Amino acid sequence: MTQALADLLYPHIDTTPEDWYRRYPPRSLPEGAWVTRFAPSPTGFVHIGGIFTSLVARQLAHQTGGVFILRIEDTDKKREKDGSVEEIVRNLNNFGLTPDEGIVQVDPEEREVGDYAPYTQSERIEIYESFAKFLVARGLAYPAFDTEEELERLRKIQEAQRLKPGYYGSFAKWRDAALDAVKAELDKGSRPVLRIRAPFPTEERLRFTDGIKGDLDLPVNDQDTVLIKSNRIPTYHFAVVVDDTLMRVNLVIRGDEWLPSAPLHFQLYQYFGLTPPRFAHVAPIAKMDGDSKRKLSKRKDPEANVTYFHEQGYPKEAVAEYLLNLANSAFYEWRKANPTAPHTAYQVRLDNMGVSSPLFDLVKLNDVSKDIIASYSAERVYEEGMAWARVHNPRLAAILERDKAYTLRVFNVERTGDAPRKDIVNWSDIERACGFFFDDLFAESIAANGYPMPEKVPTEDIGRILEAVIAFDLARSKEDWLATMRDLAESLGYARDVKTYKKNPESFKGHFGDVMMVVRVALTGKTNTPDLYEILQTLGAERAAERLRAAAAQFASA
RNA sequence: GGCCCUAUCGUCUAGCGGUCUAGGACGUGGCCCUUUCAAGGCCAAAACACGGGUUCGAGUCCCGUUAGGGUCACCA
Repeated sequence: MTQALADLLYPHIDTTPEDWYRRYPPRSLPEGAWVTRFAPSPTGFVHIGGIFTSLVARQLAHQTGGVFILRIEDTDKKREKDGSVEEIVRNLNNFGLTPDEGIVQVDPEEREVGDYAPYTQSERIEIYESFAKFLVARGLAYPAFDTEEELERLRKIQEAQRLKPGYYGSFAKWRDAALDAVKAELDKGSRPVLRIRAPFPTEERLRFTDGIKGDLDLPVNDQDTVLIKSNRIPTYHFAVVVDDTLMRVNLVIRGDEWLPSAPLHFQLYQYFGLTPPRFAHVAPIAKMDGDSKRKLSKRKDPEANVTYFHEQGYPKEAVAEYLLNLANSAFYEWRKANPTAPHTAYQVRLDNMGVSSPLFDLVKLNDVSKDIIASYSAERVYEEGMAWARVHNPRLAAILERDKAYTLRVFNVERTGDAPRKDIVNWSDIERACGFFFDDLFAESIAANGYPMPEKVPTEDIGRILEAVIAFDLARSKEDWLATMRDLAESLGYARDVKTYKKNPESFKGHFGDVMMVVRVALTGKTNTPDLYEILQTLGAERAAERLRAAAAQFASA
């Protein structure tokens, strides 16, 4: 009877799961190797959570000698967007998460790699139907012809009677339909969905240990969930079990929104007589929305989309290290102990991952990013900064490119030595941090904001201070310059140093720092900048003098 | 509403019955250093949701309350 139904539904299928198990044999990998995957659907948007789970999944695979796969779950044709797959691949590559297997490249020539192909679900229909036929033949799945309206009506009834919604037990109209009834519908041209035959009622529990959440105790699935839609495309639940099995994935790392459907997945493994893989359900990254916490939303939160980080110009290491920090707080300790090791050398531990949603913290990301950029050479800052600026700030790119040697000198200011300056947050921050070195940007800033001179320094002092700097020969040493400036400060009635000033604040107009601030503002238009002597050297005598004169003129006339 | 998960400084967390007068990081404040801004050093404020148990002893185990979160589609 059930075999007849199977043949009726899938007359064209003559393969069995066994055939596919042979076609996709177990992998020969070292003991304890994890085979993991990222399996997004191509909806035109890569969520930061996807990068987070991929990072963990890839790291875990690599540190055990396993494989990280990218599989495309395009089972919802309605939501699919053109170019999404390329977008996913590109983003993965951008964050250094290139898969070992599956869809690995945008280039169509070398797009797909691996012996477990195809890696796109819409190309695997025959496989799913073999597995479907297997279930039908054993009475573990059945066709159902309910229309959308009928299902809607069912929902209403259940709601009114305060019953659990769904297709189950006596509500499952097609559960035990006669073969003739199925045939009749088929002859009418109706296309059925395939539903799993779940036990109902059942008090049974499913117990398993999640890699992150620990011991779990869930009710066994009693819903006759749709396995294959009427358009012959499987639902996620069915496809994921079949694919993970055939691709020999042994560690499923996914968002914890899947936890409630895990019992259905376990049920499928059981129906196929398979040992389920290990699961690890990751809590989603959240943010505060008013008083409540919620998952980062693609509609409301720009930072939910990974392209945001790219557009802002965060180096990929910065995002990766921030996420690694979120995954394992011990990463910080490791980083301190191994300041120069690549983050990929860190051994991620699943059982150290948090079980509840962490809040996304941009301030912390910025801190991580500043550290990372501070560790780069001027050349690297130039290259990566230029790569970003060419796309996102062409005007800045043109300015930086105009005199590469000069730009490199700019990026090298306070970059050498034990404590490199940490002032660039990301590539889009270059303009704010270093813009004043470039005449166009400097002129703009002065035009817009003027000179934010310290108020305690009178105008007549400003002229004298600036003249002294113009007169100073830049070939002389930093010590000479500081000594000269100190003498000047003193002669104008300012304390030689902060200490002297603090001892006797009333007897000075201010201290050396205030005098230097005048120079800083004249030279840069800003109150916070790197070392002044280095700035003078970088700008060069001519350009520096020009700026100092312009400022002096401004305050002389005032 | 049913089911499930979670609950330590503002944030990320360490903690797996005594070593917790609860540790670290980011952030915040102060001091030192300093030509400025960073960095760095030192210091400070800052948390075990609540109520019951169990125990000689509970942040750690159990129960409840409360509060968050997730999920209940022919979407993933």
